[in-house]
Amino acid sequence: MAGWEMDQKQAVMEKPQAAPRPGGRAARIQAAVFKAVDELKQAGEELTVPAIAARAGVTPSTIYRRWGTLADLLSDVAVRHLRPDGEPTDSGDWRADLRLWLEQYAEEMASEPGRAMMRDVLSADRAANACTCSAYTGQQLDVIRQRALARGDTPPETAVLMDRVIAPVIYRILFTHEGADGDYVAGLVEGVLGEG
Amino acid sequence: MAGWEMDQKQAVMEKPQAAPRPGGRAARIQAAVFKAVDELKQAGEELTVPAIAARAGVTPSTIYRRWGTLADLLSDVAVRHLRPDGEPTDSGDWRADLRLWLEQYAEEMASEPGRAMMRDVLSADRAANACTCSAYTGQQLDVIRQRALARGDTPPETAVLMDRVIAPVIYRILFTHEGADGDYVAGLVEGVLGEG
DNA sequence: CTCTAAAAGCAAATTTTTTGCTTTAGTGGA
DNA sequence: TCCACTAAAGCAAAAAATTTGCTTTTAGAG
Repeated sequence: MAGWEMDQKQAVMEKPQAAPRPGGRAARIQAAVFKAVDELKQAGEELTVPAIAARAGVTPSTIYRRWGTLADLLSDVAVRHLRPDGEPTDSGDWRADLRLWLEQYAEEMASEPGRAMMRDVLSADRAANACTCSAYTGQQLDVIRQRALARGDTPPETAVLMDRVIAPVIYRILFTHEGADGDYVAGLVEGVLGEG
Repeated sequence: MAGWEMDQKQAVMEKPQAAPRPGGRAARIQAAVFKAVDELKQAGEELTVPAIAARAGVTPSTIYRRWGTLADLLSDVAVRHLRPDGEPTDSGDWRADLRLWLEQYAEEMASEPGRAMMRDVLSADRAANACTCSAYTGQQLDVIRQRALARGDTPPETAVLMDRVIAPVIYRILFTHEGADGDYVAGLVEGVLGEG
């Protein structure tokens, strides 16, 4: 069965928008713009380049020159939020950890903000951001998997988890009006854990 | 295991952009605009509302008033093309039919036009179009399934096919740089056909 | 400390989008 | 068939957005 190559070095660690001189002005402006986007979203304001620029204390042309389009900017903002903030919890029982992590993942992605972020990531011309997202996911699953392996256990391949759980969950969220509720996810998880 | 509700009457048959008075002016204009989009895409021209309007011999405000945004228009155009043009071939061997149909489906969706159409469908605010897409897919699978059932055979549930084949294929196409090649699809198909 | 290259600011030009009002086309009733 | 009536299209002006040429600032290298 075909699988996934995670290609961590390449896809995972690259910054959404390569920051040439980190720590300098470029980074400050990027941060200001990203923050502006978040704040405007939060406030429910219209998300336009001029509005974002004003909020960030920056000239619109700066944004246009750096990101090209609003879609690309929003895509970069989305991946930032999609980046996992820590490792999955380690209870000693990898099956429990896996179930828990997947439940939380599904819930987050199915939420309105989650859906919006996915749409933002996919709407950009640049495919790299979408790849980064799935790499993040694979990375997290790998952490749980490695723990299991370290204990001599045989968890399912990451590729299998992507195909059998992640993909169906995301597909449902993106393409149907039924969410990916707890029962659905649990069913998928049992499907893979049942075999090996 | 949780499944899919196809909900055919609701999701499948609804027009992408409800045409109030079919056959009238509204329909003609819609057709002209859709054709204009296709032609401009074909010609590799910039896809802007004014350009589309000009090509369609229509005023831009007509498009803005009817579709709101370019994304919504492109979304409608995309679903139109995603609508299946016929039933899956019937060779008498439903497994072969299924394999063939899935291969073709994967290939079409993985192609650059296919990817673009999916992005267009998903980029619109309106979630209905994405639902329509997956409903189309479920419908086609159901056709193959019904034939098998009619012969007293026991094909996998449509829901299972969606979860185990369609979802992984689409996820891969949308979120990774590896395509969904023939081997990958074949592997997925064997996965479901192997069990029942 | 100066020099350089990259990126930001600014402002004008261009293009796209919105909007108020007028005109036209299709529908239903006399 | 003719006459209203309604929904949608056309038109044009206004508003908003994006692009672009040029100037200024900034961080980093020598």
